[in-house]
Amino acid sequence: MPYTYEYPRPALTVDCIIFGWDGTRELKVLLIQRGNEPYKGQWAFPGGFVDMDEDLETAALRELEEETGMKDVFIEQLFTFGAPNRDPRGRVVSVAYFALVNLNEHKIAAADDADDAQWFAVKELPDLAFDHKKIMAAATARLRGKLRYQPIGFELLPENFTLSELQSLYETILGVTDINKRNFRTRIIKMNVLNEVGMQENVAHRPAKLYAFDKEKYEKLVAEREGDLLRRGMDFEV
Amino acid sequence: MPYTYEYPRPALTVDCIIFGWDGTRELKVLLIQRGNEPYKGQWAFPGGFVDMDEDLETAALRELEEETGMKDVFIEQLFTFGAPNRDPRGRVVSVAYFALVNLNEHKIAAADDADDAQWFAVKELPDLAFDHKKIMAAATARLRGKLRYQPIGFELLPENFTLSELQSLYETILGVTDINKRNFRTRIIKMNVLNEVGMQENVAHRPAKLYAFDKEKYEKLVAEREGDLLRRGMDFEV
DNA sequence: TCAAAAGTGTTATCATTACACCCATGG
DNA sequence: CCATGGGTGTAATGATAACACTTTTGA
Repeated sequence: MPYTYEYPRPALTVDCIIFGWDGTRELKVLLIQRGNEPYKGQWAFPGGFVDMDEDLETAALRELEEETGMKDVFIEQLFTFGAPNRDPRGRVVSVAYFALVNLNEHKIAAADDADDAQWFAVKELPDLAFDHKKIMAAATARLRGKLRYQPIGFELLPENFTLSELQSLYETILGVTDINKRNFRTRIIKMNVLNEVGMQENVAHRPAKLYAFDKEKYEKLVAEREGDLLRRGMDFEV
Repeated sequence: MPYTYEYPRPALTVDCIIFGWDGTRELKVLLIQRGNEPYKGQWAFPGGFVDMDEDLETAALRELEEETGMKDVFIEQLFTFGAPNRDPRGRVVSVAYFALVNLNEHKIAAADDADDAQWFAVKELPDLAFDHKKIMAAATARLRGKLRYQPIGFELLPENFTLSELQSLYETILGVTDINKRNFRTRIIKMNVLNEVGMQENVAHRPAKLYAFDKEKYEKLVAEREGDLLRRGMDFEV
């Protein structure tokens, strides 16, 4: 049953770039192995065609679940890719979505159009289908950008975490190894968005305090800072 | 000459949200009066359908010029709007673009599908077609967000400007009136991205120094600060 | 008692805030 | 000589950076 239009139309797809963290010093990203042409057998971001009556975000979540089994993810729109030749099947415009998850709390299982779904270390990605290498670059840039002014570490970490884990995450995403421990802790604690929630147990060294991110406190502070920004005028970096 | 596809496809459009500044204490935005149904006669952002062989950004610039005569604008992608019922003609997904211009250096002239093109004060917008009110909200949020960490004032101002003009612009965009003059100036000057380029003439008060934004200096500093950020670890706002 | 990692004290320096004051011009 | 903006001095406070040190655990 064909669909006919007066003017030609691009096809519309969504793609999901899901970053994951599992406590090792490695940032990962979720890929599926394509089960169909084009690029059959190659790795790509989960995604697919948008249905006519569904929201873009809904389409992204649906495709993500269909292809990887992953549910309950907060995604945000990243960018729309529409270069005329990005897909060999013809003009395909893709709206990319972006999420950060704790890998242990979001189990995956390949299904459907995908032969397989797997986490890959961001530093050791395989060749990607379509223009997904470019999409990956945009996602990485967004990740670092967000790190600058939003508390995204807490989305990647488990609910309770130590300051060393948090620092390790920051170091990994930023690609450095020598953030000053003293100052990192002072700054984080002074922000006043963490609650102490207990202690590590059964570790072969002094047990670390466990913290949890306090979203309410954070949002209250953001609201207050809004006022500060207004009073100051601006703050642009450098 | 109809076009036929195996599965239904949304139509794809672009919209341009162009903010302008003319030296008064008013931020403006560029609208066109629609010449065709739907919403004929109502005001909307310039925009239209994407051609099959053109880039999204190219489409946005083409529509902008066709409908308003405006050329040589730096646009950036804002967001893609795709709610199923945002357009009465059926499923239409729109990629919105965003720009800041100095109003006096970018003259407009209505043409084509538009009956008219005009600058409107952001504070006194007419009813907008489609979901353009929502798009406007997203654009305003982006504008304030950028103000936080990027020197966007200089895109809106003429090449040479006084610090009072700059402050007035910041106050307008942020919607406040009482940024401390002394501190605003100290901060701006310390950033070291402005060059003194002369003096006001023929004003009925002490003539102000004129400044120009030094993009090279700015980019050098951004690159350096990149390193700082890495050393510090993070910086998220509160 | 040792290794490993957690966690703290302190100081010099720099940025920010808040307030009050002086300056140069055209009319 | 005055109204109108333009422009500056400064002191108290708070944030940041740099470095070295102490503490607590399991093995």
